[in-house]
Amino acid sequence: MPEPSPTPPSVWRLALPVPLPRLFDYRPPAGESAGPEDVGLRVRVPFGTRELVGVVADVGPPEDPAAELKAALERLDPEPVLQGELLESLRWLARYTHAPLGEVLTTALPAALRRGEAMPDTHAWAWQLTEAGQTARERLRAGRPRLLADRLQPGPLDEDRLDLEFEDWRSAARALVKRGLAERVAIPAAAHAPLPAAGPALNLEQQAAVDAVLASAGGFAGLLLDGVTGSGKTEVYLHAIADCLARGKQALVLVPEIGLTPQTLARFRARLGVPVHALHSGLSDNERARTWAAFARGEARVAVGTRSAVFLPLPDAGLIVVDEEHDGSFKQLDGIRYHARDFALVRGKALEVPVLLGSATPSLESLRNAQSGRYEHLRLHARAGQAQAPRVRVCDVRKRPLEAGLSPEMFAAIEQALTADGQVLVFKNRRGYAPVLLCHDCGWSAHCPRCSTPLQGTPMTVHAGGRRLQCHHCGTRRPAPSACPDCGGLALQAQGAGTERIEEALAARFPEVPVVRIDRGTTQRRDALEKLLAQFGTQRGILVGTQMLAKGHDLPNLTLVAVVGVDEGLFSADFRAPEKLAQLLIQVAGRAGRAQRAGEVLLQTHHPDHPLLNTLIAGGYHAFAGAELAQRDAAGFPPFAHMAMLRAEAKQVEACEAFLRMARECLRAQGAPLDLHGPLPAPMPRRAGFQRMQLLLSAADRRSLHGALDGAMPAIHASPEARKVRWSLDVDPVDLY
DNA sequence: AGGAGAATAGAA
DNA sequence: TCTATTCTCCTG
Repeated sequence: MPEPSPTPPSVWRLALPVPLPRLFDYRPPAGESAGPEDVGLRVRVPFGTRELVGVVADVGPPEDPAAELKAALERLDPEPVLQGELLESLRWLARYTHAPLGEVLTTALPAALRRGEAMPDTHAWAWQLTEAGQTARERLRAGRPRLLADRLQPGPLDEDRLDLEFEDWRSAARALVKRGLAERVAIPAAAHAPLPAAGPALNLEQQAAVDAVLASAGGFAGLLLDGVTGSGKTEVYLHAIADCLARGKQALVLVPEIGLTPQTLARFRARLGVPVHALHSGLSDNERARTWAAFARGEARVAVGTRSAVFLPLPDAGLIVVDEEHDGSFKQLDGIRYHARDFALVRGKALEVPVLLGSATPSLESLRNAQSGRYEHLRLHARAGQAQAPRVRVCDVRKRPLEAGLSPEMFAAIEQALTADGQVLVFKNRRGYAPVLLCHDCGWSAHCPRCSTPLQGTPMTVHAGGRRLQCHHCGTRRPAPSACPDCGGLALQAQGAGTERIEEALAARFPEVPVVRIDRGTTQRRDALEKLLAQFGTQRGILVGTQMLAKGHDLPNLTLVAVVGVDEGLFSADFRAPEKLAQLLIQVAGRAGRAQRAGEVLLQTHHPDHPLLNTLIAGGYHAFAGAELAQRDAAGFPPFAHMAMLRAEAKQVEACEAFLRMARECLRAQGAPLDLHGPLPAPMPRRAGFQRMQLLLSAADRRSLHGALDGAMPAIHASPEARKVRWSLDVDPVDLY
């Protein structure tokens, strides 16, 4: 009778930041033992020839009892950094995206913690007068430093309080510090008692929406706050958050990348009366880690952040808000391809808190969920104040002479608006000077040498007033030729019209008013947009811009929105293009007539009878959405089907094709009812010297899709074909390329 | 992924 | 023949 083998001591099963779909077993460092309380702990380990920081995903007997395990080098945390709901939700995310847990956890942790740095201190900062400052204060001459010194005289003030009470106090503080009169001191991050300021009274619909959120407090609920531009969605958020704070709970607000403006933050701060933590790409690694730690410790109460803020730990969660929930920037397009809105709902469910999704143009996915009763549908119909919905007019430009892409009717409407002392927004759905450089003699046009194939050319766009060519796909830049490379002719012309060309033409035509162009080129730096808009003010003038002008920013004197380039969005291979165009048109139209002046929207198109435009204009966004949902249903597209995209890129197409064919067979072998499209060349088949192909998977129900992926992924990961390509899987792709 | 050792192709 | 670059394998 064999002796019962002694149970081997428990080991750490680590999630490591490597693209391998497995965990790695390690012994704890000498003298330590592994216990279940270690799950979520960061540890430093030797891995091959290098060192990595991993997270304990599991503790238990080694997978292979015979294997000689390496010992971890160092335990990095006294307490696990990932625990409870967040860790469980991240496990779910790894399963859902079919990504290795190690990569998911790495994505979720702030960079400083990912590198193995200690959890930072989270004390708050306050300012106080030094002893010298106490005595010298009365002798200071009148001025801002004196005002600040007076304000600090009764005792130290924390920085958030100063932000609220003393505009631009930092420069005054610097002046005091220079003379040794004031100093910055660390104070414990006490739970600030909220000091909410009163806001405007809510109308009936807003109140009903707030009541619905409050009624769900304490349990999960999905709520779609569907309110036209200017209907006061933010007020609903603020009331719901204030209630959440009053109950001693934390609130998380997710906003799209361009939605996180200083004004938004200031409004939240002033109204809620507690520190509001902003999380966006402009923060340093240390600031990010500090905010993360402050939430993990339950010290911080309110966060407003972009996509990655969805990974904040929320031990005392009370509410999650997703503003502009339809916005594409919530979807991460590389690495772990998660959707922050969808993950917010998963977390809300796990945390048992309501999730409030707000939009004037809800995604068709969310509308469908509202219709099916999965979400509570809260509507706000009324525009705040006396603001009226703008009139929308379609302008047929077929056979009309165009100048910089603008028709005579457009110029006339602009002139009329300016004459009436209004402001005009000319909105173009594209950036750059002009799509292509064309030879008027022989027809040659400039194409990107890196991205083009003999069959499909990628035009380079003209920039810098015609002096430079740039490829928008790979970023290649080159000087524009002065003569045609083919025929030597000098008749090179910029074709089509981007915002620069439009700006030029408008400036020439209306020299007496300011013409301000706003696009990525003119707003590279942070808050450049704010500055430009502030300069523009309320005087009559013309704004020319792209996407970034579509939302936010009140322009009370804006009376005309002229939209150019509608046609580019009207016909597209991507089934989501109509939805995106409709959302964009509604958002941009929402810019007009936010104040008492009636606004007008002019859509210039070669397709004045297009059903999308007609439904949208006659019935508004919801009529469009109804029609579009019916089409999606008929065509078997999301939200009536579930998709995943497997993409591959390599120097040789053959490698891509071999990989995707292998993957297709693996998936097919799972026997699930699955539509497999491809391998097909990606819509942009060459990019920066790489060949790209894709395989689209689609299933009527989610379970078939995930079942097939679960079964096939190990083989796909392990296949020899996979090592010859760079590949990625995107579950619920937003763009089909 | 990323690092190391093996295999292979170009320059002397 | 020797070195530069690509290929293949492995990570506990």
